[in-house]
Amino acid sequence: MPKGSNTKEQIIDLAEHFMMSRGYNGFSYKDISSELSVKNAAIHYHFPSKKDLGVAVIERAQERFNEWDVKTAGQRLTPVGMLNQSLETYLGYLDSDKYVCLGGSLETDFHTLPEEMQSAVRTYTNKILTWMRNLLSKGREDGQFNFSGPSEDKAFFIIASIQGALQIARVSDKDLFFRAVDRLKSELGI
Amino acid sequence: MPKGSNTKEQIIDLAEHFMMSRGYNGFSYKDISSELSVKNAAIHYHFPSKKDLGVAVIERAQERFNEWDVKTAGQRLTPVGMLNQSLETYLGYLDSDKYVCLGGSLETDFHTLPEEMQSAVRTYTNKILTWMRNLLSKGREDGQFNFSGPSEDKAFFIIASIQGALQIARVSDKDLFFRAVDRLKSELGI
DNA sequence: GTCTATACGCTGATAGAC
DNA sequence: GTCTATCAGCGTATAGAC
Repeated sequence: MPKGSNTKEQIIDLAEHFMMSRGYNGFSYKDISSELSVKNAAIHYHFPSKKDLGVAVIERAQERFNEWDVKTAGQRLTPVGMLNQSLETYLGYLDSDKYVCLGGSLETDFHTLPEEMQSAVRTYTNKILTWMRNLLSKGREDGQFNFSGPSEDKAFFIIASIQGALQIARVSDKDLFFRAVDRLKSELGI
Repeated sequence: MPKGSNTKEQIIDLAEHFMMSRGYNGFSYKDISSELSVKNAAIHYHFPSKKDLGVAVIERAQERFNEWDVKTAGQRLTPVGMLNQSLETYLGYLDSDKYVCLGGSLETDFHTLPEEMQSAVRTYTNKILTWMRNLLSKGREDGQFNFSGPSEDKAFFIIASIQGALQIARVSDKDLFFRAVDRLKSELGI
């Protein structure tokens, strides 16, 4: 559970934490306010409705992803290095609180989400898929990755595997997740 | 949305429908009772607490899976035929109501579930993983499947892919899911 | 088995004082 | 910005009549 500096940021931190741990319908304003030792109404001051909070979480995750993208791009890593970096993120989810990825959580809750959140989830997921597609495409051109078919398809398949693996890891051996990541790499020829 | 004969069965049908569509925390007794044109209390007669209903859904899904297993085993299909049969089930989820698989839905909600449901989810998921592992193992012995490493690992990876793919399909092109299934097969050498 | 009636805590949300 | 106070509605759940 990370800690932002100001209250507003802390609220988003906690909301994100709960969404990756329990899902959007699995937490309330009270869960957040009690954790911050403030009252219900204080949260509503920053985010009038829960939908606003939900959208803020998704949009901040997207910004963070963009920043991460810029940062790693500046490190001039190889495609393999970039892939490993991205996989590290997911590996970290297993520690502390058995998070599932934000996209997976929200897609599962999708039919219960307000329209604005649905739209944000679509954009967010699309961004990640596109990033992975570009990485795979470049890596294959460079001769580092080996796979058949469109990069778009392989990207979808990889993200889907990780997403599902994180979820199943909650009810089975954690080590199976690590081995799934290894398999994912070996099926890319690395 | 399927229809059982008696009320109790219809309740389980609807609960399963809602769980695969909206998640365990995304529906209420009222959703079910109004759909059946009965009152709230009628549902409580059959399932005193929501937890009881949740467990019933999981256990029935497990029984259905067992029956399906026995039935297909009796058809003397090849491992490839068996795999295709199982994939058909997931392909069907995309129609009508964009279901995600029951396991994936419940694993995402996992940390909000009562202990008895958590236990049922573990057993259910394990059953499916074991089934797939045995199929892969046999298929490889028969020379029909081609993959490296333990069958257990590959089974986990395959189930995870499908599970994640069903979820992402909710916010992206449905056709990507079909192509993911094709890829899954081609990476098994079929 | 299903109904009416009811309990009651929690939920998201607002108004207005400080 | 945060508080107190308050709200209506919904959630799960129970008691007892039919």
